[in-house]
Amino acid sequence: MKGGRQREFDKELALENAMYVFWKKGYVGASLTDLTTGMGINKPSMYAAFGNKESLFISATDHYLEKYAKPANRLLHTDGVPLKQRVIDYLTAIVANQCDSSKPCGCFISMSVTEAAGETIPEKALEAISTASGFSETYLTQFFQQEIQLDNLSSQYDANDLAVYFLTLLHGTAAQSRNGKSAKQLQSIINTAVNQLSFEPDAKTNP
Amino acid sequence: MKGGRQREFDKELALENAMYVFWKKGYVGASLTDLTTGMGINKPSMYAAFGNKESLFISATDHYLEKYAKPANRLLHTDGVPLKQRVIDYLTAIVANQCDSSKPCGCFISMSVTEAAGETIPEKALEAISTASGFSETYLTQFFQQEIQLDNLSSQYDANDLAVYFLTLLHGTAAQSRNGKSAKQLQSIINTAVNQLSFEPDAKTNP
DNA sequence: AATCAAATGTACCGATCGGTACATATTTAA
DNA sequence: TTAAATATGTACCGATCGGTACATTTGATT
Repeated sequence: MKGGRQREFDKELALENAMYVFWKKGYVGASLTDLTTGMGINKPSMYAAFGNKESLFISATDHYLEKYAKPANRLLHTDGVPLKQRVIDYLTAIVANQCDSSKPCGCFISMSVTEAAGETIPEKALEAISTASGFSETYLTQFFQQEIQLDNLSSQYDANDLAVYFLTLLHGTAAQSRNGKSAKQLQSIINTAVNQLSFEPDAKTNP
Repeated sequence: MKGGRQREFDKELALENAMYVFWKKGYVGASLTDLTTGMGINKPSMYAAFGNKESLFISATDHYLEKYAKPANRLLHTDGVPLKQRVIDYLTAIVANQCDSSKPCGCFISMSVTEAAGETIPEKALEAISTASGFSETYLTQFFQQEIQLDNLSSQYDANDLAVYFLTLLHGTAAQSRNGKSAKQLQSIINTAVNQLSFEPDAKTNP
């Protein structure tokens, strides 16, 4: 085991708290004082553990992806549940997360993407945002492709168009969550959007 | 006429340029150097003409509302055009504006609303954002109420729900615009969302 | 022409920004 | 027990933040 005084704080928990600060205030809006206060440590401890503000942000982005973005994907694959319902469950879970009052409103990634277009964020942090944003689109696109192949969805649909459509809706609910809209109100929007779409397979060509 | 040296810059144009800087970088991300450089003036001139950063932002918000938000509303009232097409025209014009390469991507108000939830913006600027954000929702809600009364839209719809639905979609396209999506891609999302909705009046009760 | 009001440019203010030097405290390895 | 290694807290760094004092320039009013 390596020598030296051992860390007095939980690194994972500190990262989680840093993520909350970035989530709420954005990259530029989150000062080191905000961050270290939220993390419950002081600056030298933060720099020793995470490098600097930019690399802390990158770690926080990864943490968000693993802890909040990826787990929702599971709901797309529940056995025995029709495609339409799985999509509703997926979107509903994400909106519930966007409105969870124990956490900042909205979506960390949506927030970061919006800020990233302003050229106020350093390069490697931009890359992390781009990767995180691309992940959901890639995943959803592949998911819909599979569903088309499984004949759960008409091949008239373009899988990527569908993915971008739902992600756009989720960017919208994220913004509306920060705008003060309730989970209930946003859920009904999700239902409206999904219910109007026809989630039917192609008509069988057998006579 | 009042005495003294006269202003060497166009105040309206300077405000417009300040608006672009806030639009691109957000309130926190836009430094006074960014702003005055974009406006083509120096700091004392800005302070003399607009007060301070906060009041400049409030003026920029008002300017955006008058120049970009309100004009789109006109498309909701084109004579002789069916409701559904008017809504498509309205949404299409806004998305085109969000993707106009001669201006910052996305929507000034959506951007500001997202930032406002982070407690990094002073109070009166928050009020301006809230007012601007509320304006579109109020306007759209009243518009759909009128259309229901004119029997262009089923009274099964709740006017405010419909307004929030479309504004959520527009918040989403604004975010996706900043995420690099093309106008073409976002237009097709708009079409998808609108075409699936039934814009029909109530069935006549006459036999 | 003289006077005064307003705009401009420079040069600066205190506060905060991200980041770090350094002394001290704590731990393991030798 | 001692030495090397790591963590912590204080106190600070230069740069930038929003904002302004002040001297100068300009132009309308008298």
